[in-house]
Amino acid sequence: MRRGPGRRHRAAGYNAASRLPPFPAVDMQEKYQPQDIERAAQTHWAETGAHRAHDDSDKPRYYCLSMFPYPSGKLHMGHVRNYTIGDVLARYHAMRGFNVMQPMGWDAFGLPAENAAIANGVPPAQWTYANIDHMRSQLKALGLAIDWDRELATCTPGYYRWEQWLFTRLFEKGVIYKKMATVNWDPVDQTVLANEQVIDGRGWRSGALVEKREIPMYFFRITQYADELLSGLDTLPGWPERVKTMQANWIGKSTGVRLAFKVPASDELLWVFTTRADTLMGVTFVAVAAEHPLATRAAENNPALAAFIAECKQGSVAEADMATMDKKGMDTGLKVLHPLTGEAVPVWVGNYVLMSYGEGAVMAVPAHDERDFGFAQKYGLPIKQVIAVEGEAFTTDAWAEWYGDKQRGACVNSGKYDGLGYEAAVNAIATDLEALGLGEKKTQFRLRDWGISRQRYWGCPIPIVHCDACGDVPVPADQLPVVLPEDVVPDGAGNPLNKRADFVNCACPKCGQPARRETDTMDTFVESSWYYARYACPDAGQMLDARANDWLPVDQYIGGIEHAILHLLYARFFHKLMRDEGLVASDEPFANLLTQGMVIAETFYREDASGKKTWFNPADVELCDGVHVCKADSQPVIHGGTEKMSKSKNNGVDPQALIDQYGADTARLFTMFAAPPEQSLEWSDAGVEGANRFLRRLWKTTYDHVQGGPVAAYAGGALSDAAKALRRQLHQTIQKVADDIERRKQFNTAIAANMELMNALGRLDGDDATTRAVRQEVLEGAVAMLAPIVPHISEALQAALKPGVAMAWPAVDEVALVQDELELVVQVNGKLRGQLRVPAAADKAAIEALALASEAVLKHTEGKPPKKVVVVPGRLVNIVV
RNA sequence: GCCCAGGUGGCGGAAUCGGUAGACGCAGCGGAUUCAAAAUCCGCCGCCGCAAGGUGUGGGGGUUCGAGUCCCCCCCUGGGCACCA
Repeated sequence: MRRGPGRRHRAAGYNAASRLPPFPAVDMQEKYQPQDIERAAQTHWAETGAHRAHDDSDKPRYYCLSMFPYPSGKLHMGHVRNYTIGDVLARYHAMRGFNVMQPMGWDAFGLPAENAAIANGVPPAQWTYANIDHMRSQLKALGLAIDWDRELATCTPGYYRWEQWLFTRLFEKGVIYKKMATVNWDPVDQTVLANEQVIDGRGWRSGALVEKREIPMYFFRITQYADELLSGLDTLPGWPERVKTMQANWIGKSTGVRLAFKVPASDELLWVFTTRADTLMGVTFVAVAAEHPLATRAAENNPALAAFIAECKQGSVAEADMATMDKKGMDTGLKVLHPLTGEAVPVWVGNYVLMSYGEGAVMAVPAHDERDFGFAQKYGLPIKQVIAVEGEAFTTDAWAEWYGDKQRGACVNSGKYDGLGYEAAVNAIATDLEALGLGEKKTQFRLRDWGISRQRYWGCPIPIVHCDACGDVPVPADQLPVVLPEDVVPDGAGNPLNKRADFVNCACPKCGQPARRETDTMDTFVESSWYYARYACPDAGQMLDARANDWLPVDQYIGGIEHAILHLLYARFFHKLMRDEGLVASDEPFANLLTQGMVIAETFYREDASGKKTWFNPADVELCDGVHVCKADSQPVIHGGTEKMSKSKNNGVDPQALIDQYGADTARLFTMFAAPPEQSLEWSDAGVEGANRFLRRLWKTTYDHVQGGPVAAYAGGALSDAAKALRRQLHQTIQKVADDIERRKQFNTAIAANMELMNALGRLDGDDATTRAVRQEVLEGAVAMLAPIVPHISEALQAALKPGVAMAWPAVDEVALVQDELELVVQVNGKLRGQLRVPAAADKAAIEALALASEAVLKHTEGKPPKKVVVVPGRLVNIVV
């Protein structure tokens, strides 16, 4: 675990008394009544400030952060899962003596508020604040150990003013710049659409065919940090490998060659980037994006080409759409000259070539690139083999895997480069190109700069003023924040801020002349890129103060795997921006990351004539004679697959009914028991009964025990074999549960181990003092081990078992763990044939002898001598005959 | 299309470093208790087989004394793909 300088101890092994004040002792009722217990416990925590994080404390710190929610209206099971995972870790560390900070806030800007406004005519601000109030009360009902004093909402000027302040600093520094970018344009609604709002190439409300349109936008120069974002992944051992892999692939560092084709009868050069310069002699055409200047020029007196280019500009800008559409192209009639051979090469326009990636042009080598191969086949373009692999035959009829294999091949049909392998060929060709001034080796990233301008109302205003004389002028710090008016109701036709004269009209901060305020707002990923730091100092009169460094980096960050790339990459990038501004001292924001698997649920919809879909909540759908129908009107609905719970697909399952019926502890226990955190979970409430049953049994067992009068936990003395075995199980369980929570982050097995422990306790008979002392020890241990998961009932049970004593994590008694005998498995030829009890101290030879003499072995070897005997200490013996 | 995960009984899942597959729980079945039911308690519960035993972790192949776990190929499901958050 990475630590700031000298401020913290290692998490493992640190075991001090809990900071939680004891719950007042009350008369224990026979029946488990979660509502009363939970209300009392939550009141007690609030009154004693039990979950407050202390900025000045000698204890080691533990900053436990769950990704803050978008206030969509009500909690769904994905939230419950996410926040319970964080709460288990927070409470566990509090029990182990850490000064824990677990804050909560609201990712409050975003598209759904505007959609709700369009649907209901309610201003996004009003809708958002009402949702926050409701969801806050739901979170409180879950009994999370949150320090509510640090709560923040990103849509408040007190928060976003600092984002605007940093924006102006970065703009002046050149980290933020302006350029043209492509967006989805709805020609009917006259508005920019999010990718989510484009369905099958049409606008979600108008049904109009979407067009690509170029507009000016502000960009963060994230590519300047590409190398550091990549190498920084190696400094994050506490991150899941899969997330690091995804980020590395996203950044996509590749080394290749940037090279140019000459445009005849001009000084112009057509640049391309390729990682396969070794195949340069196999180029049979060049493909450029529809927006490429060369294409534009060729279309000037070529109506067919102009029409094709117009067609390319239809459809969404989403990469998934670009990559799955039919590959189409058209000859421009232009030729460019091959940099090495001088041969004329035709230039095509391809709808799959992206202007925003690389040079907006690619060299095509159909023989050795699968996409080019398909394209050449379709349009009858030549395919020229320039790589050969021994023993493999090349044919232009069908693509074969090896055509694109750069490891095995060598150049052919490539003149002086024949016989060279991949690396040698790339080097030789790059050297020759360099000598001609037509190319050089280059490192390229797949990562593109981060465009943050949004043509939307409900977001953080971009603090720029447009002045005819002075250009784009950042708003000076003393004029911040640029406050977003909150009494606006968007209507779906463009950004309503454009119509607000009181917002738009202003004076230029530089020359004082009338000027126009920028009406674009920022991508909401900007707010979520630094909130984790603001929690440390939510009341600071600046963006961040020294407290941010005391708490950062976050010790444990928890959130859905769907954020593996975008949010987590942007937050890492923003942290480095803040570091370079002197606001934070660390390089990375999150030391340890737990990526929660999605809670998924079925989706159901109906489609109207225009193709518009209406989504139905699974709770309102039932299965009738094998057909899914809406309960309200008994008419069929279409099953849309199983997807992550979301507002847009209306498949969120509200936990409220669960909490009302069984209490928060049952909801928490059930959610943690259903599956390990990292695994995706298809929602079903089958089994809730079982979780509740376990809590009732735990309650009843404790009740029966305390009725016998107070007794101290076992501290020594002679024990029956049964009591000794139970104590061994208790202390094994303590070890296991600590490991499950701390290292494995797998709570379902921690719960199962406690269930087994309680089952074993139920089998221990006797009412003598020693037996009761062991029972007390086991109950104290189980209650403490379960406390992070089911905190309310644990508080009440602890108060009954040990009145007036604060809960602490139980210590492992090493002596109780010692075993005299072990049971081994006996296999013959790898098949299980019996068990064998051996002294714990027996060596391999002794075990082998015992095994060979055992009945099971004699029976299954049929007297044949063993060829080989494998002894795995503590595990098994395998006899091979 | 590309990148990343996952697939184990009727169901959720366990098996942590290649070593007893199915812990724990749900559902189901049988029994106790009850006038009856709920609740509770006890027992059974992968598949085939009377049994001995065989077989079994999405499908196919491989490595190994031994594979759910490692390697190769394929299928299916989920997440992401830069304006959902």
